[in-house]
Amino acid sequence: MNMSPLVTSAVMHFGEMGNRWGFNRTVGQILALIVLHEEPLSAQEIADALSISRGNTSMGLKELQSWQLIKQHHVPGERKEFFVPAGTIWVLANRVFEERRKREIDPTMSLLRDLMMDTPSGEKDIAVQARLNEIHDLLESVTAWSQELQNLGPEKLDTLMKLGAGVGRILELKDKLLPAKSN
Amino acid sequence: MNMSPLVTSAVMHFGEMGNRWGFNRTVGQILALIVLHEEPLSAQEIADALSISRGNTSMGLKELQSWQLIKQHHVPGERKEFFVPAGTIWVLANRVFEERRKREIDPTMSLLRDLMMDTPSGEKDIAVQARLNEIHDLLESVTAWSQELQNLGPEKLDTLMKLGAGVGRILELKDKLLPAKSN
DNA sequence: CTAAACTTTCAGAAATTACTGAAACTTTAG
DNA sequence: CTAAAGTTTCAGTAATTTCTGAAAGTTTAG
Repeated sequence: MNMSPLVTSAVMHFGEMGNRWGFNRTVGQILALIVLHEEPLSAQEIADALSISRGNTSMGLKELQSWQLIKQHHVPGERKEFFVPAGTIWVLANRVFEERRKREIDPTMSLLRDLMMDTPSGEKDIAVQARLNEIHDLLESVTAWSQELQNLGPEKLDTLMKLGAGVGRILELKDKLLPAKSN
Repeated sequence: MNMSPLVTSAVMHFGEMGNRWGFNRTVGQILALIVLHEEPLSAQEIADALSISRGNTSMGLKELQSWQLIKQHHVPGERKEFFVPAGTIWVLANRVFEERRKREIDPTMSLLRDLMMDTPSGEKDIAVQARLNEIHDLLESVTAWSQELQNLGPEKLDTLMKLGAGVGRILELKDKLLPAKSN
């Protein structure tokens, strides 16, 4: 399995970006390869194409499965396992978002809640707790919003996008049009 | 400058989360300390409070300034520099978002654009380019959206939030109410 | 200009994270 | 059951990232 120059460029880039996206180089490369290669790939083919050890490949595949970005694909006559993307690009992007939220936001929200319950040990701590509360609320808003967008799906997101700077306007409009609605 | 247990917990946590958020432990700790401590802090005070070397502190402060998360604050009679947050929590959150976009999305968008211009070296590359295009468009949507939200400001974001699952509905409503509007 | 107060830089050390490859494990065909 | 085909684990090594502290640099008071 030799990669075309096009695929090689993309795979290398996703590898370099890997750590910024929450996984390591190898994992990024494997993901790119599986997504761009339409045929299902075996672990051995992946290891060969990327010139990485079989063990590392196994680790990478395991991690990608834990992120639910790839899934196994059983080919009838074959003994070995093959791998394919777990869904459309949109689905994959959502999974990455969600997984990162779990790792980057949720633990902090949880801690902030705990700290806000603690008895402040002095004057200053009251101000500190107010700040912590502010951070908590902001994270909560952002989280809720990203989930909202995920539920919309790609087409509606696109429509909404085309509103451009009009979102604020729609918002005002809504206040006038639906004054009685509670949600 | 000794930190209360409350502040210590928060600072330690932000340190641990640091690498997930795009900077290292020390940088995370320094940021938390500056944000939670209402009085301006000197580099030496920060180094002492966190028990880190003066050099490391200097690096960290430099990086936080490059992210525009803190700014220098000159105290009249004093010779040394003090540091304070560069704005409200909302402003800081936006800066982090934007900086991460620059590091995590922009380079990929740029590469994808380039690869889509390349002459495909075979049948399969045409399909690959279609995929790359799909990824590009998705990233573009998400980027544009996050910028949109940043422009809204925290209060409107909150109002929008309260719509909850109603955003989709408003969208439909808008189609009926503003059919002639082009944007 | 000089000295004191303070900051930054950077080479090397320490800590962390990723990768290899051999051994252990699992599954299935016969 | 056994052997073959395949996968996973993990101890040790390699690569990368972060931190320290001493030396070099900068600024200002006098």
